[in-house]
Amino acid sequence: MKHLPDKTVERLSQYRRSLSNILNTGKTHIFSHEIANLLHITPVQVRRDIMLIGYTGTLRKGYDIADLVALIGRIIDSDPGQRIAIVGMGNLGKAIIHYLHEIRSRLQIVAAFDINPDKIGKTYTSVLCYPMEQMEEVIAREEIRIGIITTPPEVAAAVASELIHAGIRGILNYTPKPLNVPDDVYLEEYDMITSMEKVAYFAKEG
Amino acid sequence: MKHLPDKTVERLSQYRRSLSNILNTGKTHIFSHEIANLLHITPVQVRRDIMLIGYTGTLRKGYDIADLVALIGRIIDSDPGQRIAIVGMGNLGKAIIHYLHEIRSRLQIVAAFDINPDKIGKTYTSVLCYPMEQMEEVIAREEIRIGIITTPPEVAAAVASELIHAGIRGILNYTPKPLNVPDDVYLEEYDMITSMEKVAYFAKEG
DNA sequence: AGGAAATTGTTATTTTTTTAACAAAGGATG
DNA sequence: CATCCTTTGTTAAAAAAATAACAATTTCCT
Ligand SMILES: NC(=O)c1ccc[n+]([C@@H]2O[C@H](COP(=O)([O-])OP(=O)(O)OC[C@H]3O[C@@H](n4cnc5c(N)ncnc54)[C@H](O)[C@@H]3O)[C@@H](O)[C@H]2O)c1
Ligand SMILES: NC(=O)c1ccc[n+]([C@@H]2O[C@H](COP(=O)([O-])OP(=O)(O)OC[C@H]3O[C@@H](n4cnc5c(N)ncnc54)[C@H](O)[C@@H]3O)[C@@H](O)[C@H]2O)c1
Repeated sequence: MKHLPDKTVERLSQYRRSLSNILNTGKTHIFSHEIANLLHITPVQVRRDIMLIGYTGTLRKGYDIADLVALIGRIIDSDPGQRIAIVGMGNLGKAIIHYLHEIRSRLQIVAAFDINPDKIGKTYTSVLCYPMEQMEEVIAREEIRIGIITTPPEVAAAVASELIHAGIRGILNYTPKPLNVPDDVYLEEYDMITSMEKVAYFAKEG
Repeated sequence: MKHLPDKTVERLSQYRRSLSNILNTGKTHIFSHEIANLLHITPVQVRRDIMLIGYTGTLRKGYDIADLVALIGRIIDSDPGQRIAIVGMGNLGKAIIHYLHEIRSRLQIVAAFDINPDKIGKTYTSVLCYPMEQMEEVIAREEIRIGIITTPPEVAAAVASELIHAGIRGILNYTPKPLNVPDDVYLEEYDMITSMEKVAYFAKEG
């Protein structure tokens, strides 16, 4: 499969989550306009996204929910599910670990790292916190491919370098400091302040 | 000023934050390519964004940092700064309040709401937590225009209705449940799982 | 002074994303 | 059995965003 558009991947992730919930209700098929209603987008967009991943529903019956969920799973995460490390076990880091554990996704945080001796060796929602010195070894051993950064912004760039050096392939940066990474490492950044200021601006305008 | 593109508003927010930091160093002017380097984007994009807000730099000297920061401020937030309420004082809610306080932005969280009696009446990083019943009154009194939702997903829709009923103009939803709001309320949603799955997908592909 | 280099502001082009349009399939209805 | 309705898959058009191109101006250098 060629590479999917950015936005399509985002929506696929959302489709899967909504559809997974519906599966439990016993419903087996769903129409594009029903999916669209769940996410408040248009049916065309849904059909187009589904077309891009090569799935095809049945006319007048819609899409087989279980099949679609399974296919999106195979596309988004590799088969056993992705293994993740998180660096910086402060407020945000702990909240994220807790959240991910509770939501039971196929994404799994399998290691935490920090420099604070009070945190090292502790377990947070069943994830053990290691010292930074063991990063390379742990990431290799646990086959971790993705890193989340929730340290103070001043050290974000250094942490990113260490992660990359340890062999990570993708980084999710929650620090407000924009990072610079090599082309073969995928970087996603999110800053809450930007979101809030965006709301502030557009709420003002109408 | 006509309405700015979505993405431009996001970048303006980032420009302001980076430039504010630089102001403290005594530097007074900056070139488009310097700004671009800070955020790892292209100089053209910077110039274009700045053009859109009607600011103009001086040739061969670049942009006056203080002026630009002030102008972006006038554009993004109304003059005294925006007042925000947050609903749901769990892990994420507390982390956000703490973060916003520490970063000292012009955005100000001035009220928190929860249903848990243990949390009501408490103060989190100097923000008082009110019971849900007082929402309408507090939002009016404090002139709050923006609401952040960090409750469990099951109650997100109900909370959004209450916020809107109380007169809020913009909502930032951190719950994984997509919301439906009237046209005159601006809605921004963010789900960490989607970000992580996006990284998972693109880290795999290369 | 005159030419070269740097840097902005703006228009043009390309790429990406969304939205619309519509033919084809299949079932439902009478 | 013929017709009508619904829903998919796909192509076409439109809108939004990013990138490139480049003229105009200022400073710098000789
Ligand atoms: N709290 C939020 O809601 C929030 C929101 C958006 C962004 N952020 C950003 O996320 C980051 C973390 O926020 P927080 O509130 O959790 O901060 P925090 O201070 O509570 O946590 C930071 C953690 O990083 C650890 N750390 C410090 N230096 C380190 C290093 N060199 N290597 C490894 N670990 C190190 C600290 O020991 C601490 O545990 C900050 O950059 C903040 O700006 C936070
Ligand atoms: N923790 C994270 O990092 C994280 C990340 C992404 C999304 N989320 C989402 O953010 C939300 C909050 O996460 P959390 O970890 O802070 O959960 P949490 O359970 O710690 O906090 C939820 C809070 O909401 C309050 N609440 C419950 N019902 C309410 C109601 N009807 N009105 C007002 N308040 C109510 C609870 O008393 C509690 O204080 C969840 O929807 C979660 O899925 C969390």
